[in-house]
Amino acid sequence: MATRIAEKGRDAERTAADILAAAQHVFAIRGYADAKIRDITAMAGANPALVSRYFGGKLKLYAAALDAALDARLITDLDRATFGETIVARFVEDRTDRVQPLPIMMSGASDTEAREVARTLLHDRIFAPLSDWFGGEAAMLKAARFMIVSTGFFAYRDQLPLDMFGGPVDSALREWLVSEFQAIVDTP
Amino acid sequence: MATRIAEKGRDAERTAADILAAAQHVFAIRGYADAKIRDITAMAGANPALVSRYFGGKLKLYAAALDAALDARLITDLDRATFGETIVARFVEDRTDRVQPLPIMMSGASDTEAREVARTLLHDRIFAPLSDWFGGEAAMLKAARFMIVSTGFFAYRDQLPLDMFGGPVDSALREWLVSEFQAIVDTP
DNA sequence: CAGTTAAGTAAACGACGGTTTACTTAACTG
DNA sequence: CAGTTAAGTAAACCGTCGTTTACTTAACTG
Repeated sequence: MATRIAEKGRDAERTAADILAAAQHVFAIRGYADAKIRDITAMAGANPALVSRYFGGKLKLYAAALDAALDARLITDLDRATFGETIVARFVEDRTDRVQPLPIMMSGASDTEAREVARTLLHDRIFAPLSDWFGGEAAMLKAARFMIVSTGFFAYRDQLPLDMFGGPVDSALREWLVSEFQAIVDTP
Repeated sequence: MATRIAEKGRDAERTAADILAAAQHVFAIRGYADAKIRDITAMAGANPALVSRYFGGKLKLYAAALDAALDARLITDLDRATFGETIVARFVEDRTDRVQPLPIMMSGASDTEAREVARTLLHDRIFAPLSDWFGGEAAMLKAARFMIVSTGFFAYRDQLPLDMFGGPVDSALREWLVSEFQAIVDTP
């Protein structure tokens, strides 16, 4: 959760990073509109005014949070033989503080301006590169399949939690997800 | 769109129905938080104050809109042999004014109170009955699979539109959806 | 240590939007 | 047609929340 460990001296860079990390969490589970600046900064142990100072406002903070979640790792280190397993491991067993980009994207749907930010980044940073990586005739369809399944999964894990998604993901569900993602790359 | 056809006399029932229909559309595509009472009533050709009078406020209007979208037709008329085709036909070729319940549900994720309303109705009116209908050992998993794919599809069709989802759904995507839903019932 | 600068804060501001209120008007009733 | 009631409206109200401002305080510099 990137909670402040010890009392820190005055460090703008560190404070901005704390705010960004808190923003990722709050945006991801509460939605853009319901994510209050005061909540985010409280979680980061910072002052609300600093959002405007360091990021230029809520919308820019959202864009920064999304951008940071979209690190370059998405496509690299992907192997076609173990695609499904790799993806699912990243989705459900990532024990780092990393916040998944897709829930943050969906969260932007609750605001007209944030939606445009999300749409653009979604296309440029996930859909297009993924489509390129799949390649071939059905590349776009494969990318769409990936997005549909991933987004549906996160929707019920993070946003509208259903009982069976809580805690450690049910093993049968996990198995299905693996085969589902693997089937995408295995499709001719 | 349930647009007012002709000038109507004063008819509270009709006005309430118009507001409800407009609410379904606006909630579905804009999200609960971004759906303004003034927008909804403008679309219905009604006065904003009537939402409080007829429905008891925005949250209650949301609950009513969701409830109305969840008609009883969900499970009835489903045949295991043609499950996939039937579902997809309902999702993408429904030319009635009917608004799909799932986008309205997802829309509730952008507000703390609306989320609870959505979660409860989602479970009681879709997940549980569907799980019952599937039956057997893996009933819950099957219901989860159905929800994941449906929700992902609507997310990109209605909320964060990607290029390939716009207009008439791409035929390859449609075909995949059919096989995906059919595979759920065909799984032992 | 005095002086300067950057970091951080508290409080106020202002817009937005759901709701309430006081009022107007259409429809019905006898 | 007079009188009553329900439907509808315009405007004001008020809480919330992002943002701005004026201020305080910590850290560094010579």
